[in-house]
Amino acid sequence: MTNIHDIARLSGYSVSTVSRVINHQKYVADEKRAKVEAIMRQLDYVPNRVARDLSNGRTKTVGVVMPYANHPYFARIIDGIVSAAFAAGYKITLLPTNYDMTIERRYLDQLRSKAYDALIFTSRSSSLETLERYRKYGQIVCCEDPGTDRTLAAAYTDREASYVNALRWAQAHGYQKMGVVLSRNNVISASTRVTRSAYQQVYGKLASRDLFVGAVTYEDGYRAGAYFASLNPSVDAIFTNGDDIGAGVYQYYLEHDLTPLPIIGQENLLSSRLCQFSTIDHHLEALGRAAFKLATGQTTTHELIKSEFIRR
Amino acid sequence: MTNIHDIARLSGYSVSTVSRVINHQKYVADEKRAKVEAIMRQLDYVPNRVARDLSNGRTKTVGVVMPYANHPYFARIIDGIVSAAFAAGYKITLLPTNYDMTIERRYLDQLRSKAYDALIFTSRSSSLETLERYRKYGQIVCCEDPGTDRTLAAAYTDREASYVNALRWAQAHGYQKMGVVLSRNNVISASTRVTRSAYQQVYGKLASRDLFVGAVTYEDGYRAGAYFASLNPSVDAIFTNGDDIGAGVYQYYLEHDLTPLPIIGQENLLSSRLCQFSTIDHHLEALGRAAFKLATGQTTTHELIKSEFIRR
DNA sequence: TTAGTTTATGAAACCGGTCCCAGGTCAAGC
DNA sequence: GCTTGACCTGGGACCGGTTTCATAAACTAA
Repeated sequence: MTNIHDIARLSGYSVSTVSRVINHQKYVADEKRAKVEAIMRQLDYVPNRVARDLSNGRTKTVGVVMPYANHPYFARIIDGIVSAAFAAGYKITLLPTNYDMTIERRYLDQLRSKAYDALIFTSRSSSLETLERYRKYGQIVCCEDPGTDRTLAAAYTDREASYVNALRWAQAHGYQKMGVVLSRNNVISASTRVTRSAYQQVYGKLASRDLFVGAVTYEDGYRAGAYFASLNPSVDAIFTNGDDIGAGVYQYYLEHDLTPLPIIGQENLLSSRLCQFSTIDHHLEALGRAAFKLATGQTTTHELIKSEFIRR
Repeated sequence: MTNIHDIARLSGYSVSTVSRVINHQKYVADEKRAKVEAIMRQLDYVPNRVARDLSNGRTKTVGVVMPYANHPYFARIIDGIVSAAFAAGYKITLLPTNYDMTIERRYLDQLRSKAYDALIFTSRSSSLETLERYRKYGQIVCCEDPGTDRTLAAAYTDREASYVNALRWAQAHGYQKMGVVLSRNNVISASTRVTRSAYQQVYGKLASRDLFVGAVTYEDGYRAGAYFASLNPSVDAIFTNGDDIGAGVYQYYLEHDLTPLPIIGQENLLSSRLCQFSTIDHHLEALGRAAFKLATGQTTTHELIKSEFIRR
């Protein structure tokens, strides 16, 4: 493989001069520039990316930490990140964790080893303290509100406000007993915390019988539907943590000849449109773009994305 | 930032010895190994990834070329690739093209610059000849059948057979006039070519009035539905290039109080389940995993993934 | 005419690792 | 006693670039 020294030798000029030509710097005589460029073309030469990254001390690569890639929630954020990265000439590396803290730690160590300039956590299992401890090795962005006493960069939606807004809307429409579906009943999960808090504000304390935990997929939603259908007295509407899950609830009622309850979903996916229920669109692409800008220091340390309640 | 030389100096041993400790090689005295490890821990040292990659001449990174990330077709393939890559200790970089050949070329040049060990084309705009020309700079995998005279590595599904199978099934069920929805009427698009060929085998020549071109999203499918509903005499079933598009067709008929036609979709997404139409599952995760294995030379040069017809 | 600036160039240090090779010790086998 | 091979160690070339610095010519302004 031909390298910069070959070009230098064959052109008769120094490595420095060749480097200047490569990087389009000034202070190179026109004739020399032309000759060097000719030889590079002739030898089919392309500068080695890794060597440049080593010398520059940065890779123009941002790692994106997520549990898995095939979930619409993460896919949409990733899409936003990727398009912003493309526009900025950055590369995006996907870092799946399957919610395993050990694996998250591995990626933090890769940040330490300069494999990435920054990390974006679209979800996390590690504590915010842990993330902050790695902050000195590169920018770290999380996709949730880290609270006021935290120093991490963050891009997040106005989840709590949007939940309260949607729940108040339901309440105003006469739905007094709201069931809730959550993914994980985990303190670290921002979504869980925020849902509980919003519910509290509108309906008061969330009774555990009105709560179904462990829903990530459509099938989980279907099981949630079975659960709520079995309740007596029943809830009269259901707040879910995702449209596909809401569609599962809906479908259970439909297939068992029950009148489907009003559902509030999230993410404005096709499923909520097909099943005709309301949803909260968190504008995840915008969230991803904002997160990327934070990662590369193009923005300040916090970015709030407005979400949108879509009534159906 | 502390480097291997600092560790060598502080431990009193040579860089070679430290390197051996880092890489868990033998031929290091136990006491020295222990001391070096202690010092590395004490100084919070992690070897620089980029320097290692440069020295090793490979990055353990595979680039995945795709038009965009937020489409279920690509998202599923990517998911398969990412999980296989994770298992093999490789990193995946996403390379969006928006179907732009110029941008594809840029990624091929990044392969040339050793930024990636291999490239996977989940879709392409460049010709196979172009890809083959870059083959000498690293492994290149495409996700379609390249034909017998091509040398490219490829992972693909038995598209044509599965299409023929699905169409025959429809024919046997009495549907004699099949409408078709395609994304792009482009010679380079394998899916277009194969759909036409399968149609030909079962129904004979595809009349242009029975074809709707330009469908990628649900909305496009909705427009396709409007088109087919306006036809007189009408088609009696519709073959679509994706479940979400099929759902659009279905929804158009539903919203206009027409009896929805039988639809054949693709990818076995939630939408085909919700709308209750048949679909061809191409097992895209498996396709992605196979593509990754080809990219890292764990498999031979071709891999055929069996698809599955799901009758509803 | 002289001092100061801009332009042009190459040598060499540097980024932070890997690894080949030469040199040395030590115990087993003949 | 001598050869052989396994074990251990460090020097230094190498991967392929960027960048600082010293040097010098050409040009500008006073």
